[in-house]
Amino acid sequence: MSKEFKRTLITSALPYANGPVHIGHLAGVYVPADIYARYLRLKNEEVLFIGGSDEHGIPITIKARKEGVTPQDIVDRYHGVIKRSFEEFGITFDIYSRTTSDIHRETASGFFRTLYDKGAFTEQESEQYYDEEAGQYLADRYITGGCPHCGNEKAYGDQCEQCGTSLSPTDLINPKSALSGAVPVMRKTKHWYLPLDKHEAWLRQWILEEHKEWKSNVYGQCKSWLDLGLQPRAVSRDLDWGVPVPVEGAEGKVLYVWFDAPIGYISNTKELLPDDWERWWKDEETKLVHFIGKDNIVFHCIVFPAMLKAEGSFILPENVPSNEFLNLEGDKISTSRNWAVWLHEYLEEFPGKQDVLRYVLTANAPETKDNDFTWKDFQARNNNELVAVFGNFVNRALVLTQKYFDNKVPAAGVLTDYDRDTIAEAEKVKAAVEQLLETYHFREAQKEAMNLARIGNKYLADAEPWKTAKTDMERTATILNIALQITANLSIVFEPFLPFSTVKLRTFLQAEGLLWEQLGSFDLLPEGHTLGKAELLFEKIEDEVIEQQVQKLLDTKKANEESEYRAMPVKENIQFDTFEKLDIRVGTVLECEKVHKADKLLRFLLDDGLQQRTILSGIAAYYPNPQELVGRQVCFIANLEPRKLRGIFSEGMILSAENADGSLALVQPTKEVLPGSKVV
RNA sequence: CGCGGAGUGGAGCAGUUGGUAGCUCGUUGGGCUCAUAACCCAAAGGUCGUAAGUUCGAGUCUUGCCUCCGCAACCA
Repeated sequence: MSKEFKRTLITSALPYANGPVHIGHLAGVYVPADIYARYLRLKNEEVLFIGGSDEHGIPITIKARKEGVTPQDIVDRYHGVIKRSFEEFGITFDIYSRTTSDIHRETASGFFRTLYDKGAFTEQESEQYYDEEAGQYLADRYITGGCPHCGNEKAYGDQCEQCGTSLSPTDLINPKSALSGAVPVMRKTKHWYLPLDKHEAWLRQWILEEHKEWKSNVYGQCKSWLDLGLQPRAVSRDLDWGVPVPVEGAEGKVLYVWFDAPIGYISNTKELLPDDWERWWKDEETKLVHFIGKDNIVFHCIVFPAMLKAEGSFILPENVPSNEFLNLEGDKISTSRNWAVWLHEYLEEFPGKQDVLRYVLTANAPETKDNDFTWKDFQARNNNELVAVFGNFVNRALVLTQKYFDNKVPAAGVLTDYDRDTIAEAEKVKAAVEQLLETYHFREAQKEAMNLARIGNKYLADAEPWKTAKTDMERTATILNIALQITANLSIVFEPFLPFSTVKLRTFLQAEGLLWEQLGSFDLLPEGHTLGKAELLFEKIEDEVIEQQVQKLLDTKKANEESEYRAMPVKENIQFDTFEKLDIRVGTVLECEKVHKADKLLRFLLDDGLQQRTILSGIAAYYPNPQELVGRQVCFIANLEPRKLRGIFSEGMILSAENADGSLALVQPTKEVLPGSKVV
């Protein structure tokens, strides 16, 4: 556990190149990984930080098909956007490459071949749907058909998006190929499997016994998998987009992306250091750390290590710090729903404010559970913490120095006990931040760094140099010397977290080349040293800016929903007498309440002109105060066979209109009519 | 009863091996005026989701239940 390492290899999950990067990716993976990398570099340790785009896999082919372009077009576009935005945001990858590079294809292919030759795979034949018109096997997502549960006609082979149940393609009623519309046929196909079950014993020992220090979410997830028993996993797929399986008789088959992608870490290292990469991957003195999000835990803790072990010459990760997810304004971040703050847009709309986002994402990082990003919190943390505590302290120290000492660092004279106490407090920060960073507690580490600015503010408030300046310039000089040394310390301790601001701060101080080891020193700025021109380190963010962002979010969401919305195609014509069979009526709501223990259901009691009837309707989410519906009139189907839901008989169906976002609105007559009136 | 994570003052979070519940923001009162109405001090505010158990003692261990999130189904 407390092995001595000579160098650290940091990898961060490869973002999938079917969309730009958003704040969830940043908070979960890239910001903490970058903090860690910067910290180690600042300590002059040997470190490599690897990133890259994951560019293979079915979702990319689906997106390409949808847009009528090639998969290569898609990945070129997003790889470019992602790479640029990372650079501008200050994520300091030593290399940011991609899994469509030649070197990756060779590496992944070679890796597969090595395992194949060692007999590390098993082969299995299985039956899969095949589209004879398109001439290819169909991924689950490419098959549509009827959902056996809710009757939705457009369920996918992996999931019905209407009722949410998970499906297997063979569950679908009347399956159709999404490519050609043809009826797919079952055809045999052969695939290679990584027999994880054979690796279970050593994985169990390695994780459960030797890595008890892993975060609880990571450890727990792994334990769960191991306890359930590992299954062989297919490492190939029938697809034309990816790294071809390098084996005879494997035409039309590519490496499954989960096999392909982590090898990207290796190939990108190779690309960067063609002659020296093995030192980073095959030497026991290298500390390998994977930064990932929680959805990737099993791949990085179980599957990839199994691959590395099977290959034989690679080291295993020392830790896999994984974060939970970040939500946005109370809702899950979603690329397809456009519910996200996109990095490339943030950079445009908040120029020069990279550090604000870095700070907020770290302060609110989902380290132990899912957290929520809100623009209001973003503003508050900027204004109350970065501006008021950090920026303000720096400004106070610099302005006072300008005012009393002509912008030159004054000499420290005799120290009082209080001075010594303050210095001692400040010195403690280094060890505290180090301890936290080395155990991947980035949120706490940043808070501890901020504590140094708080120490500074308190020191100024207590020492009151503006008062001593009236009577005792020597004392004033000492106070400001200490205050300035604290600002110099701040420029070190915040460098991993706020790289842009610390550069700025050092130009204010005219101090370059400070190292982590100097943190805690009080002779960073020599006496008589002339300071640079002081500006504001952080600026307040006004309410309007925040409101704009919130509005933008709401607008894009709405626009997205509306553009996505297509009125359903009209169903087949029916005869008038078929319509006549339906008995639609108007009823007046007598009672309306939520059904106990059912999220979606409301129980209505209607006056239907003849008697009272109970109808259940799944619209609870859209009518949070069901009481308000009492007295309103609704339309309902009166002669629908009663059906028991949640133990209650529902005698009919209340009519609602479904909006683009899936929300439901009750249909009611525009004028009040007598209960029981027919709808014709 | 598929599995994992989480549920701590108004909000967001810490709480390492069980020993009087902390931090940031917000609120209220006071102080200061060098500073981006920023800073400093103080106070109020929590039966640590719930029920039971182990223990001299539990937020921390055990069990049941409730709620939220995720995984299995490649969105970090």
